[in-house]
Amino acid sequence: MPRKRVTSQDVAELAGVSRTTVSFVLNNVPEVKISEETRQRVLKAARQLNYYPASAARSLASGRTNVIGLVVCQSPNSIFADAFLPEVIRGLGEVAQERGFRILLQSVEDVTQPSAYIALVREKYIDGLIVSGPRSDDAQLPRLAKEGFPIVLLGQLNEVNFNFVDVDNVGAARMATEHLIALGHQRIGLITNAPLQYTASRDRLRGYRLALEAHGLPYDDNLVRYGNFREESGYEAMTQLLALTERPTAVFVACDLVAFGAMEAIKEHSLAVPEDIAIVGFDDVRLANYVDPPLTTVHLPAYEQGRRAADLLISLISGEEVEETQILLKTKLVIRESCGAKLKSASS
Amino acid sequence: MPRKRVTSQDVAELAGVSRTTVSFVLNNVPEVKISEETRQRVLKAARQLNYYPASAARSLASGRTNVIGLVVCQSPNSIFADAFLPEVIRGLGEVAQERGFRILLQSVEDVTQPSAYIALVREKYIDGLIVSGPRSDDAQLPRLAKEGFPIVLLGQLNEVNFNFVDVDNVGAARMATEHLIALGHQRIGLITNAPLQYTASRDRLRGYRLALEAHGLPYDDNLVRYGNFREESGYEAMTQLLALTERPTAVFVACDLVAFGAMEAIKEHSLAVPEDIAIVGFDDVRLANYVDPPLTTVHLPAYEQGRRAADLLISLISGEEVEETQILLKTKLVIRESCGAKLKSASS
DNA sequence: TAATTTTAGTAACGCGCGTTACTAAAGCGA
DNA sequence: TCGCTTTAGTAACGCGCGTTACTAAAATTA
Repeated sequence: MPRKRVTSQDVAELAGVSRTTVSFVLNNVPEVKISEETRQRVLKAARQLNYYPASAARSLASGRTNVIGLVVCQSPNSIFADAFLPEVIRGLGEVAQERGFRILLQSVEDVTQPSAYIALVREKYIDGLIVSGPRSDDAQLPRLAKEGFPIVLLGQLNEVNFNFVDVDNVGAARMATEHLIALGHQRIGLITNAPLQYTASRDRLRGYRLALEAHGLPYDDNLVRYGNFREESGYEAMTQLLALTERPTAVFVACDLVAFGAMEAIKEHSLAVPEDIAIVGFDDVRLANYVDPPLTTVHLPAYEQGRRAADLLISLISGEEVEETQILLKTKLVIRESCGAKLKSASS
Repeated sequence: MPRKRVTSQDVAELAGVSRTTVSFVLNNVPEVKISEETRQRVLKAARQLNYYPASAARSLASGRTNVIGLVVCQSPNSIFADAFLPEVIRGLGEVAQERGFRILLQSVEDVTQPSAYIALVREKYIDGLIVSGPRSDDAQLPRLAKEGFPIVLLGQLNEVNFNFVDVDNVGAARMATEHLIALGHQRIGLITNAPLQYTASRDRLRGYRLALEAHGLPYDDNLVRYGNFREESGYEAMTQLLALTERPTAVFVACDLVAFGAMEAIKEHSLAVPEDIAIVGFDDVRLANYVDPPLTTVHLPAYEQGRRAADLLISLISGEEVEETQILLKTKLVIRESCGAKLKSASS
C-alpha cells in the first residue's frame, strides 16, 4: 500500500484553503499577503502530511530546476592532481546545499564528443554549468555562453570572455620562485607542468620570469624545460638541466608529478635534494608530503575553488548583480624539505 | 531574441502530424504502429528544429526522472583512499550514459544529518540511489529500502538485506595472507584497517584467519592489532608488534595508509622492509607505488564497482529481473617490493 | 458485397505546480 | 451611508509531455 503521493491539493484541503494559498505560503512569496494564522495552518498541514513538492512539476511551472551541472573533463591535470576533484566537490556541495541547489554530475571522457553535457542544457536538466578543466577545442561551450547560459569555468579559456574561478598561476609561480631566490639561489631553473599551449603553463612561466626580473636575475632560456604532466617528462627535463655546463642550483617544477621525476633524475646523478639542487613543486598532491625529501610545493585551494564557483554560478542564475565574475584565488606555499629552507634555518 | 523553446507541438506541426504521433516516434513506443514514412518525417522535423524534450515535462508525465542519486558519505575510508571516488564516478558515469541516465551528486558531510538525500527522493529528483560508504547509524536508509525505493550500496550494511556492490574483503585478505605464506613466512601479523565494528575490518580479519587455517598455521591473538584508517595507528600497532619477544616476520596491514605508518615504525627500529619484515597493504592508494620500498597491496576495482553499481541500480529501476543483487568483486594483488617476492625470485 | 480485422493515427486528459488576474470582505475616512 | 483602499484569498490557465481510449481508413476474410 504505497500511499498515493501527497500533493499541494491535499495540503490545501487539510488546511482548509486553496492550493494557491499553499503555494504562496510554502514559497514565501513576498508580495502576497497571507495572515499569520492561515500561514501556520498551512505549514502545519504540510508537516502533518509530510509534504514534499514534486521537483518536476515545480520546474515545469517555474522554468527553473534548481540544479547546477558539474562537467568534469578528465584532462591530464585533474587526473594527476588526485585529491582535487573530491575537494572541489566538497566545496561545491556545501554552497549548493546552502543555497538550495543540487548538483548534476557529467564526466566527459571522450573530448571529441563533448556534447553530452549540451543535452543537459537543452533538455533543461540544469540552470547553470560549472566546467572543470575546460578544453579550448570545445566549440559548444562558447556557443552556450553566447546564448547567455550561465557558465563558470574551473580553469581558464583565453578565447571568449568566460566567467571563471581559477588559481592565480602567475602569482603562485612567482611566489615559488621568489622563495628560492630568498634562499640565496641565483641560477634557478624551470620545468613547466605542460607545453605552453596550456594557459596554466604560460602563466607559471610568466610568474617565474617576473620573479627573476624583480630581483635582477637574468632570464636564461637554457634553464627552462617543458614537462607534460607526467613523471617521465620531469626525469627527461632534469637530465637535460644536469647536463648543462653551468647547471642550476635550484629548480622550480610547476607540477608535483613532474617534480618527482626530476628528483629521480637528481638521485641517479648521485646528487642530493636540497643540498645540491633545491626543488619546489606545484599542486601539493598528497604524495608530496611522503616522498624523500618531502616536497615543498604550491598548495591549490580546491575546496575554496569549489565554493567560489558554486557561489558565483548561483548568483548568476539568480540574476544577482555580481561584481567579480573572473576570480583568481591566492595559493599557499607549503614549505617542506626539498627547498632547503629548513636546512638553512637549522644551520643558522 | 532567444527564440522560444521548441516543443513537440512545433515538431508535430512541421511534420504534419499530431503531437501524440511525435511522442510515439521519439520514444519508440513499440506497441503502436507508425508507418516508416511518417516516422522519418517526424524525425527529420525534430532534427530540423533541433528539438530536445523538456526533462521536467517528461518526468512529470511519466513519473520517472532518469536520474540516479550518488550519495557520497565522507567516511574515513573514502577520504583516505584518494583515487577511489573519481574512479567510481568514472565507471558510474559511463554506464549511466549508456543507459540514458544522469547522476545527481549529494555529498554528506554531517553524518548526524543524513536527511539531505532523503529530500532528493521525496521531491522526486531521482529514481534510485547509490550510497557510497553507508553508515550503520543511518536510520533513513533502511526505511527507504523498505518502501521499495531502489538502492544500491557501495559497501555493505549488515542490518537489512540491502543490494550492494562491494569488494570481496574476505577473499582479498586471504589472498594477501596466502601470498606471504607462499613466500615462506610462518609468523604473520595482522594490523586491521579499522576497529572491528566495521564490516570490512571483520571480513579482512576473517580472510586472514582462513588463510592461516588453510595452511595449518596457528592463529595467535598477539599478532593481531587494530588500526583506525590513519598512519599513526599503524605506527603504534607495529611498534607493539616489534616489542613482542617473538615478533612476526611478515605483517598484512589491511589499509595502505596504516601500512605507511607501520613501515615508518619498522624503519625507526633500524629494520628493513622486506628483508626483516615483509609487508602487504590494502587499497592500492596512488602513493603505494612511490613509497620506499613500493608497497605490495590489494588493488580495489573502483571503476568496476562504479559500473556494476550503476548497472544493478538501473536494472532495478527498470523493473528488470536481476539474478544477482549482492555483488562481491574480486580484487587483485599488486606485487611490488615490500613483500619480498621480487627479492626471492631474484636470488633463486 | 458485407463483416471483420488490422493499420495508422488522433483527441483529450492528467501529471503537480507557479502565477496572473480577479474578488469578496473588511477597514476607514467623510 | 457611500466610495475608496487595503487585506486575504481564490479560480483558472499553462508549463510540455506521456498515455489511454478512441476512430477512420485500408486490408483481409467469409
